[in-house]
Amino acid sequence: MARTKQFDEEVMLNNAMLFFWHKGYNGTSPQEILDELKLSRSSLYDTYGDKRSLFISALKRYRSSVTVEIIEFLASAENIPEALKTLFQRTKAQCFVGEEKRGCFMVNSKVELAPHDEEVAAIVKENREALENAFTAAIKRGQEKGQLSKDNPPRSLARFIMNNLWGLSVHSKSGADKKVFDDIIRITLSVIK
Amino acid sequence: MARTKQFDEEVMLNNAMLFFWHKGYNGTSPQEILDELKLSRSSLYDTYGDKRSLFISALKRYRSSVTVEIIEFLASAENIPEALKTLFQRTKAQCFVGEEKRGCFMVNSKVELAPHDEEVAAIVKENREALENAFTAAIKRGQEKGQLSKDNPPRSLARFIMNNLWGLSVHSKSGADKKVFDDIIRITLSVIK
DNA sequence: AATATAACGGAACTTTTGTTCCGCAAATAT
DNA sequence: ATATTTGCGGAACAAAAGTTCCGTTATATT
Repeated sequence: MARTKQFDEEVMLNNAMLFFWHKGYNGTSPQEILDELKLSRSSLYDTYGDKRSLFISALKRYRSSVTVEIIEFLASAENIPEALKTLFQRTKAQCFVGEEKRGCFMVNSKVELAPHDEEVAAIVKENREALENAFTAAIKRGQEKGQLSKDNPPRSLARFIMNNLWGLSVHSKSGADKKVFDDIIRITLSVIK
Repeated sequence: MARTKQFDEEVMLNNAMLFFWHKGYNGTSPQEILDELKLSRSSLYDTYGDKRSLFISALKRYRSSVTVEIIEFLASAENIPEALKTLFQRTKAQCFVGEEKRGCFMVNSKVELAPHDEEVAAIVKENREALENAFTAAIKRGQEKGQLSKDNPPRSLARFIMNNLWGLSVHSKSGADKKVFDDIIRITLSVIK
């Protein structure tokens, strides 16, 4: 009955996310998105609504892919210290793509927008809580298995871990080299052991 | 010979800094600055140059006031664990002004701009290095005085401390309550003791 | 093959952004 | 008091941002 889209909606949303990740919300113009995605203006507006809607969709997509992946990884981990180490190494790697200091899309977005956009603030908050719960559960299991020290409550440790993961995102924007990351990761992990 | 300015250049720069802190660089228009500072367009452009120059001046001002204050505080501290605790408490307090999730101006700025603006990247990098050196020196003194554990090299600990301070800035944008801050601060400080 | 429906290309338009410019006003130094 | 210089108010403007609209094109269904 009707013409089909000449692009994959999910792929394009992912590309838009990468671009917002790269340049931020206010730093990105519709024209740049069109050029980057090689999409026509009307296709973009018909499919995703206005710029802000597109951004919100991108942020939700991050939540349902990257965040979900971390949560599932933690939920299925047997060796918790090992799993945490892996997450820190991955974060370190993903903070940089080539020479670009990209940090984390969720961190970038909340720093730029959370104080002024209630919807962003809500997504960001839910994301934080979901991650905190996932870390808490994993750390609790690790403590019960005797893999982690019981010096601190699981939830406190979860918050501490997340604080350091997010700190790395900021460090990646600060011109810090990889050795800085290694120092931080080593000391952070030594706390929970 | 000539008319005098009807405003205090430093006070206005400080107000501009607070506004950029509040709304970010790309989120702030010249018009908003004029309204906020109650300044005429020509006064603003004559005094500070264009918007970007004003922003750079604001960032440098932060460097030479807030950062310098921290460095001097660390340099003159006798009781290092106490001094670090004070810095964390201050950071916690300054992350919020009323209900606003303001974070840290340097952190906000680097997350938004460092990857795309070389001058910002340079300021941010120098700021990081200066702070790292100040923390390193203070921690070294603390270790020599027997106030701090020698389990880790001073510079590694300095990086770890800064990572947690910056992490708090991100946490303030995430809808975390004060209890989250307290957990993080308690565990972070327990590492160095 | 015809038809209905949605996608696409791009013109067009409104607002906002970021800046410059000009004429008048005010204060200082003589 | 006057001349000189700088500051100020605001008009004006070019460019970009953000969005809408419309005519054409393609395709899935009948």
